[in-house]
Amino acid sequence: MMSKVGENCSFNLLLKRTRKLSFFRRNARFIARSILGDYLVFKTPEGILAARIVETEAYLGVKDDASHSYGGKLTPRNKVTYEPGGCVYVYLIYGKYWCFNIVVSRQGDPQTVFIRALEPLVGIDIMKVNRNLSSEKGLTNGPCKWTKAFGIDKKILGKSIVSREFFISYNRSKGFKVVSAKRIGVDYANKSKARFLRFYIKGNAFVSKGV
DNA sequence: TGACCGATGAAT
DNA sequence: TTCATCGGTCAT
Repeated sequence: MMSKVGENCSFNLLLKRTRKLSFFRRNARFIARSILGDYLVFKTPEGILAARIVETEAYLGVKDDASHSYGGKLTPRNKVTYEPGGCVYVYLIYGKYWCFNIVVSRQGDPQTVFIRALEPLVGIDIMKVNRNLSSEKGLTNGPCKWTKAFGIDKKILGKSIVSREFFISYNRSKGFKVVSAKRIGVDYANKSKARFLRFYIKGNAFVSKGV
């Protein structure tokens, strides 16, 4: 459990430093940058999983043509994104992969933060089983790789990110640089595809390989 | 009810 | 760079 988290970051400390609901009521760009370096923690039946958030994207909602809620679009799939910040938006892509987002901002403002990549820290053997991989290479360095490693699917759609089962803990020592870049896979979004709304930890080996 | 499609991943 | 992919979504 302690292996990679480090001596000053026990599970009890992770619990103490949980990001609170009020934190997620701010805008997507701010949250996407702020949670880099933080720990994402899941308690699963198989054991505890924890990983460092190393790559995120901000989706700005109704005014962002890359967003599922562009122009106020509201469907059964995305309706949870209109809830107050702090719940989870999970959706299926390509008929087989699950994408994990955190709903942020206030009720009626459907901004989201997409978590693209993690650096695995705790429960790595469980993640390998979930991915059917024998090595740590490529285990969590992509949006649908890490969700599979964590066993994430529609079960947690709409659940709170501040809960007993899963939460985010802040990392007090952020000794890294943040790189801003264009978002991946949103070339259809003529208005906002060029905006720098993707963020990652400079030099981190677990950032996704896409561009 | 069914045509359509993608905030990907893996192979090349 | 290309391509398989397929369940779910949503307009009808």
